Amino acid sequence: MSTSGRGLHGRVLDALGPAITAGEYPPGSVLRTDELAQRFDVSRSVMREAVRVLESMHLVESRRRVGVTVRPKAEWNVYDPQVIRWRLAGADRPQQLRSLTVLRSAIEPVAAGLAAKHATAEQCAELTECALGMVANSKGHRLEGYLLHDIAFHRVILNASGNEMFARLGDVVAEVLTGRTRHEVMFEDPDPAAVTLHVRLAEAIRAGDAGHAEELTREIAEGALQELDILAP
Amino acid sequence: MSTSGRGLHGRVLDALGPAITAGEYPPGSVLRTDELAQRFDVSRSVMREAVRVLESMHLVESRRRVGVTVRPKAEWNVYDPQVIRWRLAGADRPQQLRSLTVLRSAIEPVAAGLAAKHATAEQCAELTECALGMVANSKGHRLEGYLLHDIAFHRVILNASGNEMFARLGDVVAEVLTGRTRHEVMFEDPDPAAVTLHVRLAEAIRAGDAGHAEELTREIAEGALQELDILAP
DNA sequence: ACGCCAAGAAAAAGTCAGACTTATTCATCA
DNA sequence: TGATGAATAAGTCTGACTTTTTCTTGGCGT
Repeated sequence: MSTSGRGLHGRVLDALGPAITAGEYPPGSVLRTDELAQRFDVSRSVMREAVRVLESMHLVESRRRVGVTVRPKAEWNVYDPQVIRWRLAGADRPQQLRSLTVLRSAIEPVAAGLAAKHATAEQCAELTECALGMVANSKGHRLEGYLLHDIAFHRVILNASGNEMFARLGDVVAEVLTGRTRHEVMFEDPDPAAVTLHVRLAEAIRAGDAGHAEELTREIAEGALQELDILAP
Repeated sequence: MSTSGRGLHGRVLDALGPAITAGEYPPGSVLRTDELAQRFDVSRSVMREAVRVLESMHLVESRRRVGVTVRPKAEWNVYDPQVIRWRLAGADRPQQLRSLTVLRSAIEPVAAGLAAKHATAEQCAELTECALGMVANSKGHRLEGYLLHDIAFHRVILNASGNEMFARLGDVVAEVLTGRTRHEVMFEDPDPAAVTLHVRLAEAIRAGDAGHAEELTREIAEGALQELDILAP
């Protein structure tokens, strides 16, 4: 699933990226390309390419005669899927999960409202199918199947919104949902109320009722937020 | 203002990035590193670094024995500030402006609601100051001063929301507002109703009234969306 | 003795050129 | 049809050189 398994520079990134985002090198830390190249046992060319990528993510800044300095967290490109993945895998996973869920609570209701207006017949069918899949997997510890349909459900809505910025959040939502199921405490079956809301949401979108779709999505988001408060108050 | 004026690879990016995002090389196009290096008169090392950055933005994909292929627009990292800047400067500027405004309409109301709860006294003061600045520059074609205060106003709210993902949208909002003032038809003074809404919003946040702040921001966003519909229906 | 500015030295990134490796695709032939 | 091999373009490494920025040092005036 990791994008950057390819090539030597990818492996360096897979080591350096998580280390930086985890705060292993605090902001202001200075790294030197040559030293890093030695440490990771790669040539300077490869290391330079890796540094360039980190620089494009605003994780570091490279300056002559100084070295590669780690930038403060506030300047990172936190919407970069790679950065999100690194942070979700590291120390500030809780904070990342929280801020992403708040982001979802802002985006998804609006996206659902737009989807109600723009969704094609095919998308509506897919949506209903996903909702049914969620229902079918909602009992008896079938978390894996439930998760897959949940992800697909939200992805279809984001795509159907017709807004490219919303659509690109599909992967982020997938990461959040996966993380919640796999790493957090999630031994019990999903909340029946949430399942019902998804079914009704699919119906509202099919009916073209934007206001209702928006409201239902707000309730779903509210549930996700409360879930977070329960886990880490 | 452009981030990547630094270094040779930055200049290559400033040429290649806009070209790709503008659709000059349609998705599926194949470029070769060597050829590009010749065209831009740089060494392969430099060109490789540039390609790596484009790859990390998911604008292109580099494969052995094939070359550097342009990825479909749906896969681009459209939240990357650099990509946003390139697209705003290029051909699909209208679409980009539209989707960003819709994004704002989703994010900012929620951010304002959170800001009402979390804003510090200092942030409230700054907010009021910005609102006053907008009022002071709302008459007599003082667009430049109005714009600056408008940008600062929204940035303070996003920061005060306490959500890092929201905070990072400050630059995006700045780009949108700047773009609207400078490039679109904006000869007249700003809408008096919008100015009033900003003043009331600052007051609502200072009073800690989350619901009111959210509602007022929705009205502001609604105005921005209608403005777009008027310009390009 | 103290502070200040200019000239030079040092350090690390930036750039380049060339040789070599490796994976992938395509064409050929059994 | 399926295996073999040739072609190709990215990937990697090395070493030398350039450029920019920072630190040091020394000279000067007050």
